[in-house]
Amino acid sequence: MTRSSTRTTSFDVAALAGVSQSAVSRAFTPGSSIAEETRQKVLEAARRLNYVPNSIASSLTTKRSNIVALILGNLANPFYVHVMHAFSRKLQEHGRQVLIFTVDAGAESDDAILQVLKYQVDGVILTSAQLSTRMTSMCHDRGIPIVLFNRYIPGSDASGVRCDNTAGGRLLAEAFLAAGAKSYLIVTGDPTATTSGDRVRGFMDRLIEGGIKRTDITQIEGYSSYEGAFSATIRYFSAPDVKRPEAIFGVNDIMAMGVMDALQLRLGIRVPKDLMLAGFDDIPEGRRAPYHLTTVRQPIDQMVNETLAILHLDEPTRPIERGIDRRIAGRLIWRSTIPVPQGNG
Amino acid sequence: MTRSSTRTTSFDVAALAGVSQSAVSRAFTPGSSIAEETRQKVLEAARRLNYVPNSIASSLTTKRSNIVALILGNLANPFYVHVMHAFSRKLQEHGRQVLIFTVDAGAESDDAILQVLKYQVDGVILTSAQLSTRMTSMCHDRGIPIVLFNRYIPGSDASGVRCDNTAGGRLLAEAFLAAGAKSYLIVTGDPTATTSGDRVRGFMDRLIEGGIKRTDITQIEGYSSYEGAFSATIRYFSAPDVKRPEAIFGVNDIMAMGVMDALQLRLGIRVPKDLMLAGFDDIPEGRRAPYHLTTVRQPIDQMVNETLAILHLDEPTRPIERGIDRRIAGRLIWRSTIPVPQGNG
DNA sequence: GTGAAAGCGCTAACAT
DNA sequence: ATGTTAGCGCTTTCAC
Repeated sequence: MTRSSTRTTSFDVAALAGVSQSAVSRAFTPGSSIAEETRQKVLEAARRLNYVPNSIASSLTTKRSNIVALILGNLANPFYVHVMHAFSRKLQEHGRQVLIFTVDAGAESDDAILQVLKYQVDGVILTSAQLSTRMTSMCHDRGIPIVLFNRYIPGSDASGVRCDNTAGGRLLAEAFLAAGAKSYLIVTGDPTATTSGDRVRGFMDRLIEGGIKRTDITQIEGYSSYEGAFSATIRYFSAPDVKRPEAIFGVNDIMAMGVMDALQLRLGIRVPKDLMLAGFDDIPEGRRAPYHLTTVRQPIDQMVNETLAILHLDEPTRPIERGIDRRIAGRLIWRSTIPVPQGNG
Repeated sequence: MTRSSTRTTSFDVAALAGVSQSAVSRAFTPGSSIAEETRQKVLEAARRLNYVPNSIASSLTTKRSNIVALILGNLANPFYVHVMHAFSRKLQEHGRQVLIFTVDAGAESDDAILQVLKYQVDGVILTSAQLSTRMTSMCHDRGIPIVLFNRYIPGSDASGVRCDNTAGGRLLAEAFLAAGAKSYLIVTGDPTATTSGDRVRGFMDRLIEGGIKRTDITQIEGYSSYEGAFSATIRYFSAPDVKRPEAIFGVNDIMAMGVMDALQLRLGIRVPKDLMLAGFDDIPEGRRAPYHLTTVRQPIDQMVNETLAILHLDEPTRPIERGIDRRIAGRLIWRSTIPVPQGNG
């Protein structure tokens, strides 16, 4: 059989069922006015012909593709794998298809957006990738809502949902302060990401408020990955005259994991005995035995729900919500990498 | 602006450029016969109107959507995240869109296939998920090629690409044998997956050939995940009268990682000093400092290329290749979890 | 409740 | 090389 075997259409089904083609269409459209009896006749005929409605054709008339685009940067961070999975699950539950685009960390997602426009998707979700404001308006002009996940673009009218990264950074600073740390190292992520910057800012502000001197806080770049943080840590501690910090903040869990392994396995520094450590995200990987990371939990499910809510997939005629910046609080999770101060659970 | 703002079509562009609508279509179709001058006029007009061709409409006529469906099971295994990434990258390079479906481990992917059929995808790739033969033929009947990645269905005419899991299992058995291990524990994965079964079979066959007694080989189930293998290991070693094996085969790296952490962190058993260990896949996570797993590398890129080759995305008229079973050899990677026998690299 | 007919935005002959 | 025309498979008025 060649591939160009002619597909069976609603006309074929109509013929077999002895009804009009519109009846077939109605039989497959929930809530359309059709007698249950005819519906059954049609369904039976469809079943016998292995008929499946052509969504492409229906999208053309309805102007709704039922497809949502998910643009992903940095899959090297498991957090975004979990995010992807959460979106995929939820969207599938609602009968939506997910079109995936992976863009290299730091790269523009404009190409992806262009593709997305061609496919008339019903919405686009963008995680950890860059976006030009021109693309935002191209989407909006066409009535395609776009929401940024854990990212925001100041001055853009794209809506977004994010963890309150600044507040999360403060939470961690407080934990360290309570544990008595006096000098700090921060391993930062992608410098183009607001996520990393916000966490660092909140963290430092709170530290300074807590009486820590600016000169007792150092930053190095960990490139948002395990490997990046691992080697950055070794490099840092191998310098001839470093003074060893008392605490390290890995701006996300995967980097904190890299830091921890470098410390314990390569540098002979024990966590938290010799040095305290914290991450951010609360990925399942960080909960595992070797790490048991103290961290801030990003409430993925809630963030995913909020994102979907802003998309208003069910109310396509509703005007696009612009400029929303939904900040959701993270929660401090005490585990083993910061000694719990007395009186704390 | 409401969402129903009427989209700009090729007619609008044609009007502005002062040409016919077909000219616009041609301007956007590489290789079609159109004067460079008119092409430029059209492109300019399109640019001014922010026009983007509607792929949905073109799919309707061409019967090619340029979409490939990727059905993913078990994202808890990082191996499949890397696989997804590899497919996504390669498909994007070739201007194809990727429609993702995630199905729960062990669940049928029939629902996903049904969706796929609606969207007239150009091909479907199925990794670590179940597939009924009925769905295979539904795809084939419609001219949609489907290829199984690291999975095969005996007696089905679906084509597939997989690592030679049996041979890989043998490789690992040989490594253990060379290192002198006499008793074995196998931590298996999803029992419905041929992948796990094949590896175990090759492993055991070679062991028996090597003179190991059947009674010196035990199997426990690790559920294809870190957590599953971690707790299975603890459970096994905590039984009142276990005899401790000399070697453990984690049927994939993520399980081997779970086994290793359980051993060293919970049970006080050192690897490879007290006990040898091996995994399978060679995921980047297993190369990290805490693990440095001896394993068999699955050549992802090669497997991805073969898979795409079988799909023949560029030659839609070509008959679907059925029943292909491409087995690609894995390579043994010596690292730290099996002591390297004398004379070996 | 049902059928006829007019599109949706594009591509692909077919003319010119 | 360019324009005209007829669909692709469906949804959606509009009559009945």
